[in-house]
Amino acid sequence: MTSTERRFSERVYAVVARIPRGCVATYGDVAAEIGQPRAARQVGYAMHRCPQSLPWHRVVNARGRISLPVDSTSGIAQRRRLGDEGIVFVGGQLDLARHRWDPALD
DNA sequence: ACTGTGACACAGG
DNA sequence: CCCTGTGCCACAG
Repeated sequence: MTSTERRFSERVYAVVARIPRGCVATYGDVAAEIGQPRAARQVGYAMHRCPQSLPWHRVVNARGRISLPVDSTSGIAQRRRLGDEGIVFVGGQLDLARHRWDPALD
């Protein structure tokens, strides 16, 4: 493994790239998937600089809400992208129990 | 080397 | 529901 691949952010991006269409993962899920269950906050930091090529919109917070200002350009884009994948928001939040990605299944 | 900064999470009040 | 405090830790300057 190269030093670049060891970088926390790179590992975050590698996990995000695996989230299937129509599914979501929480910041904590991503952190746990790279072996650092307490680095959820850091995943958020990494997402701030996430490559556009990745399905960044599939990462939401532990309450199934979008962690971006709802009226921000990216916030609106995230909700629209998720909607395009069949994920419905009720009361500003999605159903995590139904859409949460299970890493063990891929 | 040290410090400030968060797209977080969770427990309280 | 809302808000606050605390723990957390990679990253940038």
